[in-house]
Amino acid sequence: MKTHTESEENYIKALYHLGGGRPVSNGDLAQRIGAKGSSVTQAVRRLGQKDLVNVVPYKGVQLTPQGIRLAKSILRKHRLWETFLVDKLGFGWEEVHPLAEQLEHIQSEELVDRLFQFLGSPKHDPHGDPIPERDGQMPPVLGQPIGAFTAGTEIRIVRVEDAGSEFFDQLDTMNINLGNTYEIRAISAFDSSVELGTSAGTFWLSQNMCANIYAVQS
Amino acid sequence: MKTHTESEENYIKALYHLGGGRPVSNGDLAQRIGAKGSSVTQAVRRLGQKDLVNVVPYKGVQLTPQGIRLAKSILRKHRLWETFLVDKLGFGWEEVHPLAEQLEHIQSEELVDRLFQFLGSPKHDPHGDPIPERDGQMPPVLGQPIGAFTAGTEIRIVRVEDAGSEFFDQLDTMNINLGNTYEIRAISAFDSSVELGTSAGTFWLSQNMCANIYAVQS
DNA sequence: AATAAGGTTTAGCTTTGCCTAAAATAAAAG
DNA sequence: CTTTTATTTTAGGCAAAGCTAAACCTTATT
Repeated sequence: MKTHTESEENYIKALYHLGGGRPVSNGDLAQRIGAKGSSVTQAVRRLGQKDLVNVVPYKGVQLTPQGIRLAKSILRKHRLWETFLVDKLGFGWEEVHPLAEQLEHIQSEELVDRLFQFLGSPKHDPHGDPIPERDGQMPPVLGQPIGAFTAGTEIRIVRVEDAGSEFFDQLDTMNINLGNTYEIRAISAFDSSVELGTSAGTFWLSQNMCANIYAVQS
Repeated sequence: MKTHTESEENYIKALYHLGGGRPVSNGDLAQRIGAKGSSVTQAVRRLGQKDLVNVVPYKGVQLTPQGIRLAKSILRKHRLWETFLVDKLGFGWEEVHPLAEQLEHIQSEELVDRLFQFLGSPKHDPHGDPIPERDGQMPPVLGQPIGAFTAGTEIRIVRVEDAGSEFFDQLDTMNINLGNTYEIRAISAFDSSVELGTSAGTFWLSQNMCANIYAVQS
């Protein structure tokens, strides 16, 4: 496997995030990367020459199987490093994303393998997201949005989406953590907000909060 | 503290390695970096504008106090990562240098501090080299070349210089490891080679080998 | 079907960082 | 004290990545 620049890897990552294997528009990609459309046009052309994407001008860009493989390997590194930062170094789950964004570009198969072992062969990262396996297989995506349960259910939170630091702050103040169990007290018929029973009391979670919190029955 | 490119950091590191605080010639720097002289001229000019070095055309380049501070912080990161790779991930000491070379560019004070703690606040890395403290202070440089001892002395190896993979291979085949004790059996008056007694037998170490192995009496 | 609007690409410029070849300077040798 | 040699710097290119502004497709609206 050849070596790629950080910029290239960032484009691949964004493409995977936005489309998986499906085509992505120039605009969406530009937005995600934080660059102008013209820069994106150039960038994807370079990626095309390396057979990581297929480009149809004015139509969209699409990862090739090779590109998908690369995307997964980057995602694997990202999530393993996040796990390291939280489990071993004691970072809060809300702080690790930008750090993992740097660490994911370190090139060494061997390092990834050893890190994986050192962390106890984890299947999911500290946010509950699946860590791609060495061969590209994906562990199951855990849970469903907590709004999907019925009142009275005991649930265990297994995944939260990265929806920015304010979201994480909110979780912290409500004492909501991965792995904990809570009771769904009620679900508003009006705005789909959820009343959650915790050890520290009960909270109403807005629809917006709920959409980013995933749980399983327990 | 501003943020610097990897290239810049590499120049700073090389400058520190070659001269510490003293001036370094364009040629030496070029050799160390692995670039042409003309590239170096440009690069150091950029560093000069950031007040990391003082440049006197045709004379040499010299780190400023700011530059030295930066160099030490990079060295600190490098050696902490090497310690991590060896102590926690089980890499061999000979494999870690190129990896640490990548990891040393990760930007985060917090990460460095936590890593330091996680590793047990080490003073020296797996090669026995001192790890600069947070404030720039340097732990002692350990040992003296084994040729400096007299025959009959019991010594403990405390440091080896990074003299390439063949050197490390040689150490491995002779079963020589950091922390072990050996006996100096004899020192040749002719070529300063050293006869070392180990559990696995005795070896003659060439002058070249000896110059890279440091020990203390024990 | 013609046109206006929105998104995409081209053209041309900037910076970093490296290169080669030529000019300039410093150091060493005669 | 001049000349040769070795080192260093300038000059001019190239590729990656970004930008702005202008030109160009698509699509949606009339």
